Amino acid sequence: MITLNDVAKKANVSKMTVSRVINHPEQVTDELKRLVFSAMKELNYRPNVAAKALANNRTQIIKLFILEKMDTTEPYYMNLLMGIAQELDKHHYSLQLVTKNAFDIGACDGYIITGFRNTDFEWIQKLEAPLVLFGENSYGVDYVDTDNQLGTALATEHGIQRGYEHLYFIGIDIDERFEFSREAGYVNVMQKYDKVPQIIRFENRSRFAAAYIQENWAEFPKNSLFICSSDRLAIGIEREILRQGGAIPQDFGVIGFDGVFLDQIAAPQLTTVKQTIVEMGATCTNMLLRKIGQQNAKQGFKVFKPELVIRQSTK
Amino acid sequence: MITLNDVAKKANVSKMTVSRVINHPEQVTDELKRLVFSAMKELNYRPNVAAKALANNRTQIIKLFILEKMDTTEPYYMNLLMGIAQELDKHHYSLQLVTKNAFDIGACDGYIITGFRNTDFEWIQKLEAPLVLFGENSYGVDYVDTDNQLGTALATEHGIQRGYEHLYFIGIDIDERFEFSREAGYVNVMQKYDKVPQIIRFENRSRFAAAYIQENWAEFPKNSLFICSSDRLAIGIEREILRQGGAIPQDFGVIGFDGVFLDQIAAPQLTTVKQTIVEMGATCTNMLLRKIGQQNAKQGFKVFKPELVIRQSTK
DNA sequence: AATTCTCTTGATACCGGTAACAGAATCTCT
DNA sequence: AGAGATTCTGTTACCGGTATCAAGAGAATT
Repeated sequence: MITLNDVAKKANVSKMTVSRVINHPEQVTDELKRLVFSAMKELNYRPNVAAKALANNRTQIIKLFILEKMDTTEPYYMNLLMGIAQELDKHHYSLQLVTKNAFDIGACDGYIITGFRNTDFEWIQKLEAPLVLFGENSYGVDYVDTDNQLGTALATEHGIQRGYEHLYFIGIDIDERFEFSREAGYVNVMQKYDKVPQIIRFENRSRFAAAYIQENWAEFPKNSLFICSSDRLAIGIEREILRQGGAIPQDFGVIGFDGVFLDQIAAPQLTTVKQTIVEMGATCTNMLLRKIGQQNAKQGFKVFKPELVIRQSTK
Repeated sequence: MITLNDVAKKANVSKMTVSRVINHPEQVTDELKRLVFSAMKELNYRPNVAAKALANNRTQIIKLFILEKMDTTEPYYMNLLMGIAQELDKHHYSLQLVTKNAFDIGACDGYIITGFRNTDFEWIQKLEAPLVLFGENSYGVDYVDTDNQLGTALATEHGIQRGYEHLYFIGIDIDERFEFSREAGYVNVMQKYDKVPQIIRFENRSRFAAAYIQENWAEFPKNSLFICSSDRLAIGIEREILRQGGAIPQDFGVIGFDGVFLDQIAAPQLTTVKQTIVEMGATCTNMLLRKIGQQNAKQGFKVFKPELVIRQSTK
């Protein structure tokens, strides 16, 4: 293994100089920097993460908490994870995944928490390392999120522009902010056009949404649009409309939310509010690393604008 | 932060003794062990992973390579990851996720590799740390896998027992061992009953499978069963049969493979060959950690028996 | 020209563990 | 009882980095 010392000898400097070239390059003359860099390249030097961690009183570990009651196998999380993991790798950090099952709590340099709910606030405050939430919150904790309200507003506007007359909102029956925001986006646009909002909520399972359509099929006039709070619900709606013989998208439209994986499984392919989750995961990671570098300084929030991807489930 | 030294003082011993209590308890008298343990508990001692790693010339990092050309957002991988991550946490290891995008290659103590193909063998051999494959291989590399052949054999047997006369295999058009094994399981059972195997292959997308059914609908007699190499394909088959007005499960049966997430999305719910991926991930991790502890000694392989979960897509 | 200041580099100690060796205490055996 | 073997515990050095302080060179100030 190549160490700082090896590089230092090769470049005829002290290892302290090499360390400086890496961490405080502005303190070293260009001449030496060049020497050191070429020595590093020649020897293919890789810093020893453990040594660095020890010296800095760090761990180089970030923990990701997935607190949701929801299904952790949702493709959503995998995308988030990819975004986070890739960014961590770049900065020589590694990852520990924590779910409600295993709550060991070894040390770490920071936390990313997703699925945060109000009741979690108390114990989260006790965490000693910097943390960033993935998902909005009203406690002033730094976060990254999608503009949920904008997402459903886009969807609703689009539905109205395309001439759907009856717009229903199919929500997730869960007490979380993202859901309120999505409903609000829908409600606002409905009111703007003097329409009466109609919201129905289910557990996030395609079957429940499908069952609802089946039971109430007679009540849905033609030219209805179902704006859903997840692609998973949208899939159920779509499936049952087809089974009842409804024509998608002419007589009935469906719009999903997420755009991660299920939108591709659906047929006809779903018009959906797409979140760039991988990118958001990366941003979240960067925010956290910056926060670590700045003694836990406040970072504020970053909200991503979702995009309405128009496919075959709306006219 | 509580260190070994703090514990040592509290227990009136040297820190070496504390270290031994943790790593070589057989070398310490019971008397002292008790003292040290109670001191550790009282101070809530947590070992410093970085220091341990540095002293042992380790990293406490395991890398997970996902090499598949296939969609990394498949829920499949998330389950694998959960299994691996939970087990790593228990042993104070952390994780780095490596995909073909980011190939940084910092040091680590071991590798878990999934999506291995024959062409990968060469560079995999050059890896210096112990490795375990997730998925069978013929190079003698340690691995964990599902008994793929058994899985499709179970499915095929079940189909025949339930009286389906025409059994088709819908495979994934990919040059990997798991696919050959799945096809072999089907073929063997077909031959056992003097039936002629019929295999069609597609890229692993529900749409392609659906399109195939649509185009050839006239050719499928009633009482046909479609045994699929993935739930994703099965969903496409199911969807199109329904659209054509076929009766599931009376006239047409569908069996999927994986049992991770999509089987729940399908309607009617899929009969599927279920793999216990979380558990397999945990096993894989343990195999790797044991291998690391035993100077890279050969561990052989562990094959998990899949289970046929019977639901509503077969009679 | 002497003093002070700035800039750059090096020597040292330390982060929190562990292996290897050394020393003390106990046990065995003649 | 004394020599040697056996247990058990402590001392020391080291893993590969980084912060801190000290020292030397050169520039700026008086």
